[in-house]
Amino acid sequence: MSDAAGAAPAPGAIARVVLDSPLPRLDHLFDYRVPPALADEVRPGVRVKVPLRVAGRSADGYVVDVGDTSDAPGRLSDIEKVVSPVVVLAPEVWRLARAVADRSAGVASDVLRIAVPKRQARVEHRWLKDGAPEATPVEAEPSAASEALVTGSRLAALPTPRPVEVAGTTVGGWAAELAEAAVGIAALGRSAIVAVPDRRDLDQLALALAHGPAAHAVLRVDATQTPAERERAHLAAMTPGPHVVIGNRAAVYAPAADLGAILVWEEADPFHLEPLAPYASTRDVALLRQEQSGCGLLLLGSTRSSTVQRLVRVGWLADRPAPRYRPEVVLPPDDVPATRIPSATWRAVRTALATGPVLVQVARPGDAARVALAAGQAPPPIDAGRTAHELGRAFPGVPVLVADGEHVHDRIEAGPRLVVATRGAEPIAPGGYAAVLLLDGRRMLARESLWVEEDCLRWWAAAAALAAPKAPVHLVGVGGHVATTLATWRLTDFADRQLADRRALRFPPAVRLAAVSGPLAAVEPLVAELVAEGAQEIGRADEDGLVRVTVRFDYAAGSRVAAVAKAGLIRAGSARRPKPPAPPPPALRVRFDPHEPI
DNA sequence: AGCACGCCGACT
DNA sequence: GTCGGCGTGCTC
Repeated sequence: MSDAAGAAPAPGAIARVVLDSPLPRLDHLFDYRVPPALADEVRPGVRVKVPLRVAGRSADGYVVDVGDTSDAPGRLSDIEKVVSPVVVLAPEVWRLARAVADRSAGVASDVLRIAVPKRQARVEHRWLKDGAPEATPVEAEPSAASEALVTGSRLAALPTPRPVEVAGTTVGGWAAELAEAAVGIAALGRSAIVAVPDRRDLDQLALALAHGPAAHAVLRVDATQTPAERERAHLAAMTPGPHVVIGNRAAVYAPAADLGAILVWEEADPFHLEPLAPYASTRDVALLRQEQSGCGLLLLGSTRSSTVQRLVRVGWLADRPAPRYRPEVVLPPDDVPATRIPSATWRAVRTALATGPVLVQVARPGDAARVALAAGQAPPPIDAGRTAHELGRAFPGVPVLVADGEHVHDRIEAGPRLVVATRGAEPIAPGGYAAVLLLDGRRMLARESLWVEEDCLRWWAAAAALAAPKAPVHLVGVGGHVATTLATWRLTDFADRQLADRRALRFPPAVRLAAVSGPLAAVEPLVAELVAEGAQEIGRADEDGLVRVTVRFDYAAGSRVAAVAKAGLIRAGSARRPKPPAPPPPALRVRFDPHEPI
């Protein structure tokens, strides 16, 4: 059936389709005719197969809109088939993917690959047969915080930095707070998304929700699930809620029905950085989604990052007053060399070990093993770090538990022991640790990174939050303003100071960065165009023909800079290609907001 | 990815 | 004139 010029097409006869292709030049909507036989199943959100005539093949895609007319030049092809009538791409998620891609000169289908799980035919068949599960209301008294969130408040907040008891087990204060907020949002009939950095944090949050009134409403989405479980949760999220969707960074894209608020724990944690193009962090996606949907947003963190503080200072986020409670931090005395453990710290560890576990935070996995070895748990090491070695030797007979990437411990039993953990792997102790020893601060601060000071403060603060009330937290070998901040717990003052420094230097988060890399002949003209939009070149690296130029620009110029970069990438996509025997030239690439400059 | 088209040099 | 190589641009 052909639609001759002038003939009125049947209503809903044209479908707009986003193609599943990483090519920037295919990153727009394509119009296709809907054959009458497929008219019942073609709806926004379904997966389809469509012809791409030039290549003489078909492409996968999603219908994002259905209409009566097309502005496309030439005549339209027919949709080849509907892969499945199950709606998997919610309109809200499509809009979000588009915005996330646009912010960083990326391709929307790259975002969709993160946001929509792979199809599981068996799951979808079962879904069609069984229908959506029954929605059950959540019976609870919503807190004032939840009430504010569902009306669209945007908040930056610090949690109570100590472990709390929830249903007979111990979780971080942050997990209890996020669980309470999510329960309240669900009790108001709205869905909540809670995104946390890693699997351990997710388990803690799940535990905090498991015995509460929203336990039946929890949908977990994370990488440890099978593809079938992931798709089931994805489909369930779209049914009438309320749902509490919990997960890692991809959860921020969940198609949660009637979304009331997005809650993000520890937005500055590197696990929130997406390693796939266009590399959007949980925080940036959450900010875009909040803006599009008007839902609430809560960014809860052990510390205040300069990035979030900037949003507070420009008035985008409200700053919720910090809880009065703070850990008992002991700084090293000035007269003790930084390489030695002060005698007061020795005494504190000895005293604490009489009553409960002591957490020792170290920088690297090897250091944890060294403490254990020195404590006589195994033959002595050859190159034991000095302080670590000393520590282990000082408490012979005390059980030592190592917690690092290889030895994963979510929580430990009560009772005296030394728990030596690399930063980020610290187990929860029931009731909290009797003392916390932050051993490797100097080495952590020596790392070269734009974010070292913020990272160290966050790692220390997170470990300090595992201490029991009144338990001492000893920072070894570090002075200066980061140490002082830990002791005074003036976390927002620290963030203000960081931000002021970055404003003076014109570095992130005061400005945004983009890195353009590829052959000089492609990079040079694009950089010139970005500069014309107000960007400024701040660094250039050149390794045999491949250059990488870093530019900075103001947030206000962001959308223009990204649009120009995208146009450049489209042009470069059709640049000269040598015949197969010749090696392909390095492609032109633009990466927005690289975590580290240059 | 792979195909069409058009610009330009070389030949009848 | 016109054949054809190859670089460019397009794919609803």
